[in-house]
Amino acid sequence: MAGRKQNSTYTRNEVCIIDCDLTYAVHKLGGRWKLLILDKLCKKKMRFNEIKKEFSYISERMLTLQLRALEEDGLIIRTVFAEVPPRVEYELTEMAFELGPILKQLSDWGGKQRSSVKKD
Amino acid sequence: MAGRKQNSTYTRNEVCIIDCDLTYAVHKLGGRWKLLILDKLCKKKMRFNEIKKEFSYISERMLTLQLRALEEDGLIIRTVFAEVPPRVEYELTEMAFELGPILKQLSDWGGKQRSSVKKD
DNA sequence: TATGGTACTAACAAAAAAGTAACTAATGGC
DNA sequence: GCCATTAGTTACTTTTTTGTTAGTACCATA
Repeated sequence: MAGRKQNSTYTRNEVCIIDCDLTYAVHKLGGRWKLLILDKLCKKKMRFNEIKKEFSYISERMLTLQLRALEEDGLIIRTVFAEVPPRVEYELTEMAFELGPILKQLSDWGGKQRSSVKKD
Repeated sequence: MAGRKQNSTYTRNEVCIIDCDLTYAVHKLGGRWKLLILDKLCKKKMRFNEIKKEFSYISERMLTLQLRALEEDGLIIRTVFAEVPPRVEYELTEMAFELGPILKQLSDWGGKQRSSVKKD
């Protein structure tokens, strides 16, 4: 998400793992709050503080980091209005909207998996 | 993946994040090597060293950890044969196979996303 | 002049995940 | 007795990720 060492095994492994489209995709969605943010933005465009209020425990730093990463990956668009106090709006891109149905299936699977694990 | 502190914000946040079936699911698949392992096991059951050879840079420790986590989450089955030297086989569960088509879509999306980001 | 609101940033600390290296048990073959 | 083999384990270090706290700019309003 931010500056990485270039020659750690961690990074070398990542390079070859990210080669796979699937792990690449999961990596892009893997930040702690990213999917939750995408889920909120699915319904409407929102301002920074609006998003923040949705998640009681997220820190401003984390929210900023996740939003920046999503923006960099072309999943959200950030629009700054030249007002005081500042107003910044976030909304999903087409690419992010396409993810919707896939995530729905994954979510359903998650529910199923969760209950099947609980049973044993 | 192993013993967590109970009262860190990290853990408190996780509790509420995991409440969502989607983030729960991604969490289960989020280990560095998990999806790659599942992908290999999709084709055939494999022994520990066989899997290891598929990934030049994975350490035995990491492979063990990821396999154990997958087993615990009901995604793979581990069968130990009482032989010397030991033989252990890993194979997917039904639950894991159901994931196949979803991951395929996610992978396609990943490919698309990757090329769209590269362009800019 | 002081205060408040928005959307952050910087410096730092804590926690988790991933990686390294050395070691283990059991037994068959030399 | 010594070595090789398989599937690990253990203790430790490194790297990344997440969280904490305090502070910023801008102007409007009290």
